[in-house]
Amino acid sequence: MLVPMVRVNTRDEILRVAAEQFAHTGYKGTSLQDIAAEVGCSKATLLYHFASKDAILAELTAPAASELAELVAALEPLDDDAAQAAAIEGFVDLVLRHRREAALVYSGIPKFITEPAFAGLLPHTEALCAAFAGRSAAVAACVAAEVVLTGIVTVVIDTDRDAAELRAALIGVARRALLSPSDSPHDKD
Amino acid sequence: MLVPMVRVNTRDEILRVAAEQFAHTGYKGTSLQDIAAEVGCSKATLLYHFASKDAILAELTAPAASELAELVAALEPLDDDAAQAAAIEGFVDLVLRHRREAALVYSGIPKFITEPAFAGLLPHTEALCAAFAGRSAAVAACVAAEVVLTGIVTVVIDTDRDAAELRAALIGVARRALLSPSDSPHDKD
DNA sequence: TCAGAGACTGGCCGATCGGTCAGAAAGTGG
DNA sequence: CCACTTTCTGACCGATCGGCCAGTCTCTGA
Repeated sequence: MLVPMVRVNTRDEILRVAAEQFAHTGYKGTSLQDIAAEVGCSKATLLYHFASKDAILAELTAPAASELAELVAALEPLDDDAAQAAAIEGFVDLVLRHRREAALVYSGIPKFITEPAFAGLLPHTEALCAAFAGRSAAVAACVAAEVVLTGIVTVVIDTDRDAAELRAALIGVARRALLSPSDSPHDKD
Repeated sequence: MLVPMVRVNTRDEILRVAAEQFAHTGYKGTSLQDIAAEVGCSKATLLYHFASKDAILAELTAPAASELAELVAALEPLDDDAAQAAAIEGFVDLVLRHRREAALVYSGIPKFITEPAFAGLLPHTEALCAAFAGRSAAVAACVAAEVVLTGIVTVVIDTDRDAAELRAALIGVARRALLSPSDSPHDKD
């Protein structure tokens, strides 16, 4: 046989394990030692394949980041309503494709998103948030957009629900949440 | 003067600074050194006032945790609709009272909530989530509840919006998001 | 056969982590 | 004045962190 059978590709395996560990224990909470142990190699091997721990994170989040950039670009020419609808479906699908990586970016730590690995990502999330808000600057619309955006990302990470079912539920809640506040239900009190 | 003027209460100051740092950089991302430097005392002083770093976290989150327990208890006797309404308002107010601490609990790391400092907190968040979902076990309802719960907590942490305005916006988006999926808007595609 | 390349590792580095401890400094009551 | 408590600190601890490096494998092509 031409390919070693015990491990097809150490580099990919490192990425896979790192994605799991980062998502579960956090970036700072995961050590290279932890990843190496799970992969079944030495810590030095990690740093042979990757320049640094940060480099692992960067490569891990790169695909999701570029897909986000594409989504935002595709949204731009659309009118407000169409952009909102496309943003909801596009983002839900994107997040479901990259559950762990997406959750990593929004790990609840404001500082985190400003790290070098995520440089240039912030404008895209802001554009997406604006699309969610129907490009309104109203506080209610912006807050709703932020709740939906962060809520979706946080939820998908450790749920074991079926993807199709999850997708439908996420799109549903996003549509409802992002309805114009004037269409809001029983606005008593 | 009877009280030293440069610092009223070192212990309280430590808690205040720790709350800021934890919320901004994360629990694991904040060292005792960092906190001590900001407070203006030595690291040993932190550990004179608190048994450990975990103890700081525990004391920091204790008030919010007990208030959550009270809220959940108050919800229990209510019928489904009333419980949902009360849960929304009660939780939004609770989170606004404890912005940084609440965000700390939901720091995006699944592992985190299982830490000793938060022992016994999980059942309460689950009960609250159930109330959000109108005590329905349907996937759509549960997912919506989770999105709202985590979204709210994540949003409040680093926004500088006015509390009253934020409160109205959060309650609004929560009500909309938690509408029964059957009342959902334009369910095309 | 052997030189070279790629994959990998043990051992080590300085830095920093949370935490301990003996003791200094500053008040307080007798 | 002294004994005592409270508050605080510098020095230090073992462990672990991310990262580095010399060297060891295995495979491959000339």
